[in-house]
Amino acid sequence: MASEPTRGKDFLRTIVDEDLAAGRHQHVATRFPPEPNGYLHIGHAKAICVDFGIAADYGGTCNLRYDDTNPTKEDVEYVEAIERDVRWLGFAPSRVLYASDYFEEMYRLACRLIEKGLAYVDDHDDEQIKAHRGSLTEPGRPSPGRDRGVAENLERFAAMRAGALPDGACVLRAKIDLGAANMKMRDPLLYRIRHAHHHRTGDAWCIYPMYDYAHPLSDAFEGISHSICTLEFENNRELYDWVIAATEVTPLPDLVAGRPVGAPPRQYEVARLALDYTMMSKRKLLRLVEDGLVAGWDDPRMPTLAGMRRRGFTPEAIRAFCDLIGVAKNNSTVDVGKLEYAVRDDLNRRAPRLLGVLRPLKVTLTNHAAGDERLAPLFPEDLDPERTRGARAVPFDKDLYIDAEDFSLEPPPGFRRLAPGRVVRLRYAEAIRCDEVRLDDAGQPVELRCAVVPAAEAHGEKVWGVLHWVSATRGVRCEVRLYDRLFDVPRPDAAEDVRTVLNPRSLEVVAGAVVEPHVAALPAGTRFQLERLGYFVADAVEARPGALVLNRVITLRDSWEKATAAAGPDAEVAAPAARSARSKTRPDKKSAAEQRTIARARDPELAARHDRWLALDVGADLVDLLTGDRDTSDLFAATLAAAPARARTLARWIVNELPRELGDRAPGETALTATALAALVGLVDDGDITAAAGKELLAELVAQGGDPVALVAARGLRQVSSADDLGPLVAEVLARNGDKVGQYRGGKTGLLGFFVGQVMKASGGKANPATVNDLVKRALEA
RNA sequence: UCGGGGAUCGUCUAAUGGUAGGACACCAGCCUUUGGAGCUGGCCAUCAAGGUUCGAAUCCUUGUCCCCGAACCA
Repeated sequence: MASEPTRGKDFLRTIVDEDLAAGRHQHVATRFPPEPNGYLHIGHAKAICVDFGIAADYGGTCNLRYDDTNPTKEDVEYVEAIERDVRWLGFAPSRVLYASDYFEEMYRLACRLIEKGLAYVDDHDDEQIKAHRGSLTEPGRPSPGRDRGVAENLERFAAMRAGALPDGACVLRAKIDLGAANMKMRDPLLYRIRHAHHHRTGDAWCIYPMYDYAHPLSDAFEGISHSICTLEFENNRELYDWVIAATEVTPLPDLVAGRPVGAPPRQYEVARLALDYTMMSKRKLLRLVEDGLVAGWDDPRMPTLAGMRRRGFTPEAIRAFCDLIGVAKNNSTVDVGKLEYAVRDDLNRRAPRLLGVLRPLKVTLTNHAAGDERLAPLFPEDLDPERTRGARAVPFDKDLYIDAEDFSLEPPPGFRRLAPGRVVRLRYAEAIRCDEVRLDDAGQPVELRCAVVPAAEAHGEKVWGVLHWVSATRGVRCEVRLYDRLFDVPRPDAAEDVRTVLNPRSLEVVAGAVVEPHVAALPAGTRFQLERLGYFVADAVEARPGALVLNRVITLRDSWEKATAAAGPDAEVAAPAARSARSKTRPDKKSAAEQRTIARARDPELAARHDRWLALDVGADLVDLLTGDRDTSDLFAATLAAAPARARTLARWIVNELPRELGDRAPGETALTATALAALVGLVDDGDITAAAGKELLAELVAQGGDPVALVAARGLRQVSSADDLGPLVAEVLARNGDKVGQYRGGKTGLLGFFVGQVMKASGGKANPATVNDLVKRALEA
C-alpha cells in the first residue's frame, strides 16, 4: 500500500476550520492589501496565493484593497500594474477597493475616539515625540497636550483637517499607555498632516491616517474575517485589536451586502517569502529601476510579476511554486532552485519542442543534394504517446548549422558530441560523420564537411550523441536574450550598495541565432523549447514581425554542465549570518526561575512552604516549581492535606500534567477541586486506573468537575492487567495490521509503539501498558 | 535589562502523546533520437541537557541560538 503523500493543513486553514466549527464566522472573507508604491514581486505572489487561496478553499471572498494612505509615495501607475498582475496570476478579486474611500468614515471614528477621551492632538514635532517615547527598556513621558479637554481636541483636529496648519505642525495620537512594553502601544500616531496630492482623493484631504489606524478599520468596514499579514506585524496586532474595540467600528453595509459577518477581524501573521539570490525590498528594486541598472520594472531579470511574465514564467508555475513552499511562521529562505523547478516542470508539460541554434557553425553535407524536409513531432513520446499533439516539417538542406558548442577539435573525456571523424545523429534526421574541418586564421573551426551516414547504428557505427540543428538556407535569424540570476550573492538584500552584488553576466544578448521557420509561426506568447537549449518565448515588448527577439525563460536541467562546472568558482558560501549588533546588547529575559525566586522573596508564605516542602520526598526541583506562585502552591497544599502520603505523585501531576489542561487559566477558574485531584492521583498511584485514563479523567475534572471514584465506577475505567483479557485485543490489532506485522518482523521495530498505541486505544485507555508491551512483543516475535 | 515571535533532513514543509512523512537539491542505476523527461533505489533531520510517560518532535524544567519592535512608512 503506497502511503499517499501527506501534507497537513497549514496553520491558517486549521484556524479557519476552528472558527467555522465554533461559529465565529459563517463566511470566510480575506483581503490582499498592497500599497500602490511599487510593482508586485514574487513575495507578493505568495501573499496573493494565501489570501485568495484560502478564500477560494472555503467558498469565501477576497478583496483587492489598495492601502493608499500615504499620498507621497503612491501612484496610479502602480495601481494599474497591481490589478493587472493579480489577475494575470489567476485570481479575480471579489471587490477592488481603496482605503482612501474610507477616509470620511475614518475621520468620523477618530472624532469618536476623541470624544471618548481616547485620542488627542499633539503639538510635538517628530523629534520631540521620539524623545518622549522612551526606549525598549524605559517608559515614555507624556507630552504637554496629552490631557487637553475633549472640546479643544475636537476643535484642533478639525483645524488639522481644515488645512490651516502646515505639515508636521501637529498629529492626532491615540491615548493608550506611554509605559507599555509594546512600543506600538505608546500613544501611537493616528493622523498626520500632509499637504500632498493623492492619486485618488486629489486635494480633498490634507490629513492622512496611519497604517495602524487605517488597516484595522478597513478590515472591519469590509467585514474581513481573517486578516493575514507578515511576521513583522506581530507587534502591531495588539494595536489592531485596540483600534477595533475603541472605535466600536462596524461593517459598512454596502461592502458586506448579502453575506453574514461574524466576529470582528483578527490578524494572523505568516513568514514573508525570502528567496536566495533575489532581492525583495521594494525600495531597492525601485533604485534598480531609477538608476537604470535594469530596463524597468518588467525587466525579465526582475523578481517582479511583470518581469517574470515578460521573461516567460507562467502563472501556473508561480502558483505551483507557492504551493510547494507552504505557509508557516518560521523565518526561512527558500532555495531559488524550487522556483526554477516549478517553471521547468510546468513548461516541460506544455511547451512544444523546436530546433534552433544559438551560435551557428556551418555544416556542409557532402553527399546530400538539396530541398528536403523532415517531419518532426512537437512533443516527445513520453508527453504524447498517442501522437495527437501535432508535428511540423523541418527544412533539411545541404547547408546546415549546428551549435558551435557541439563540436570540439579535441573532445574532452565524456564529450558526447561531434568531433573530427566522429558520427553523431541529427535530431529527427540522419546521422552524419565529420570528414573535414575548415579553420579560420585563428584556428577556429568555421565549416565542417560531413557525410550523411544512412542507418549508422545498423552498420555498427558508434553514434556519439544527438545534436540539434537548423537549415542554413531556410532558417530564421533572430536575437536571443539569455538571462542569468541578477545577483551574484545569496543575500543581495543585505548589501549596502546593490551595484556590488549585481551579476555582470545576468544578460547575454546573442545576435546571430538561427531557428527553424516554425518558431515564427507560433501564436504570440507561446512558450516553446529549443531542444537541448532551454525554454523560450518571444519578447512581448521588443519582438516585431520579421525581427524576432527571444527570451530564454530558463535552461534545461543540465547534468553535463553540472559535471564540467563542478570544479567551478561557486565560492560564494552563504554569508555568515552576522549577528546583528543590536542583539548583542540586548538584555536577557528574566528567566522563569528568577521570577519564582522573586515571588518567594516577596511572599513569606511561599517561602515558608518552599522550606517546609523540601523535607517531603518530592525533590528540590519540583518544590521550586510548586512555590513560584500562589495558585499552584495553594493547589498543592490542599491536595497534600487530602492525601499526605502521596506528595511526590501529586507534585508530578500538578507540574507535568495539569498545565496542559489548564491552558492560561488558574486552577481556581476551572471546575477542578483539590479533593478530586487528590482522589484521581490516588487512583493512578494505586494502579486502579492507568495513567492514560487518569489524564482523560483530569481533562474532564477540569472541564466539568465530578468525583473521580464515582466516574471510574460509572464508566468501568478500572485498569485491565490480565493477559487473558488483553490477549484477544492484541491479536485483533495484529490481525488488522498484517502489513505492519510483516514490516516489524522485517526489522522495523519502531513499529512496536504503533501496536501498543493501537491496543491502548482499542481498550479505551484501560489496558495496562506494561502488560500490553509484553504481549505485543511476544506475539510479534512468535 | 523590556515586549512579541521562531528553532524538524543541505532547503522548504508535515506529523496536536503511538511508524519522524513529503517535496526540492544531491548521489547511483535503468531508460532515452533532448546530457531533457520518466522510472527505481539511496543519502539526510527533531537546537542542547535533564524530567514525566509503557511510549515524547509534541508535556514539564533549565539553557542556547535566530528574527521583529523605539518612521509623522506600510
